[in-house]
Amino acid sequence: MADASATRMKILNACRTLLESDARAATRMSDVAKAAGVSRQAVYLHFKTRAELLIALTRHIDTVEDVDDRLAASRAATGLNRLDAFIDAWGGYIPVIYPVGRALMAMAPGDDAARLAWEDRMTAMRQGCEAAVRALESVGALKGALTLETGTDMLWTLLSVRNWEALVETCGWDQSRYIADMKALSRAYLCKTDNHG
Amino acid sequence: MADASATRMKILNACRTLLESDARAATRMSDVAKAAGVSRQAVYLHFKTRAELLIALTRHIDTVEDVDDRLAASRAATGLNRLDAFIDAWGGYIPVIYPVGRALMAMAPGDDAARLAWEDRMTAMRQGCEAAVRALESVGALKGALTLETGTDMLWTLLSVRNWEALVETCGWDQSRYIADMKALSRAYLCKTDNHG
DNA sequence: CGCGTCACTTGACGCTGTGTAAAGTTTACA
DNA sequence: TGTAAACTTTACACAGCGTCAAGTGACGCG
Repeated sequence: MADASATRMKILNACRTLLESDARAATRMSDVAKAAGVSRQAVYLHFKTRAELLIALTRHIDTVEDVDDRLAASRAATGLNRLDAFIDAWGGYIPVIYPVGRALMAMAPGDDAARLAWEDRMTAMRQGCEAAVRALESVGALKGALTLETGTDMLWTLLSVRNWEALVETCGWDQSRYIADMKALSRAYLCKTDNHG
Repeated sequence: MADASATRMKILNACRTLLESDARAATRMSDVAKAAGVSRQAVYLHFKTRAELLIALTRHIDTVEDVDDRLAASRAATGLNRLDAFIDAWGGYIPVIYPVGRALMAMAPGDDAARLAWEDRMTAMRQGCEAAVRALESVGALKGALTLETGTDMLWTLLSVRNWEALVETCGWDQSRYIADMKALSRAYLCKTDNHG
């Protein structure tokens, strides 16, 4: 899989830096090339399309930032704790992938590759939601009116990147506030009221 | 303000129809022209830019669909009822503006006019959220840990078009289920627990 | 009746950004 | 010395937005 040639890394890092700094700028292929100190064609030599570059960047970030380690803790937890652990893990990871995610989401409506890649990630995230809801169910903490599926649908929606964006980026919430309130909100929706913390 | 010439109306209606049918298509200016049975230039004669066309379309829909009437009921309600009434009104309006909203949101990252227009609408919607939270506060039903602002932030986030999109479009929820669960969710987050039911 | 005006059409063009193609340069290595 | 891989340079095709200028047709008005 994806090799680690020096140029490739320069491009990925430059792209990441651009996406993280110029939050509201476009980040064109030529910008990436310039920032990486490389010709525009060199970028196309390593990544066939802009979508492919962004997708490769998400994977690169996953590796560098150890997504797997972050999610390991949540997989170990059970019952009510699993929900909190998952929100800590995923909610804490959102700010890390947000800059690329934003770019990917922006091009998703017009680019199938970008859309599919982002959908894949969101589907993977949904697994975590489902596991958390299942953990509630298994200790009898899931609200009677909810099925595994509807509970997962809502948790998945609540923990979307767009909601993080709305609260943290737009409304200016602290990350810690976001995490705490998402835990409370999810629990209020998913759990039987007699199981409140 | 916006006149009502026959051609202008043909264009607006054609644009609306396209956005509502070809959910996943691009809807270019030339498509709109073709659908309206008019030359591409005629479209530019009435709307300087694509963003302006979409913005005019939102206003046109507002008029045709009587947003004001829809929101009147919610403004009359007080206390806990105001929250439900607002969710009924706004939540019921989302499916109506969604097709245009989607197009506007898609172009927002790269087009200031589109972004500002959409932000304006969302700010207006926020007023409704704030009024609902204030109504709770005024009858002492607002959870102790919440301020008017943070409560509004969260309600505004929960009722975002993107959340409706996630639940109804992506997960396939019934509109009525969406409304019911949003009421429950908002209440669970905003209201003191002894005020349930 | 003829004239002008307004709404619209026609066809061409410029711009930006993506992606492609082809030929040239550098470096490394045999 | 030769050659292969990585990169550069220049040029081009294409989509979609937006602009421009000249042309057409219908309508009202003197």
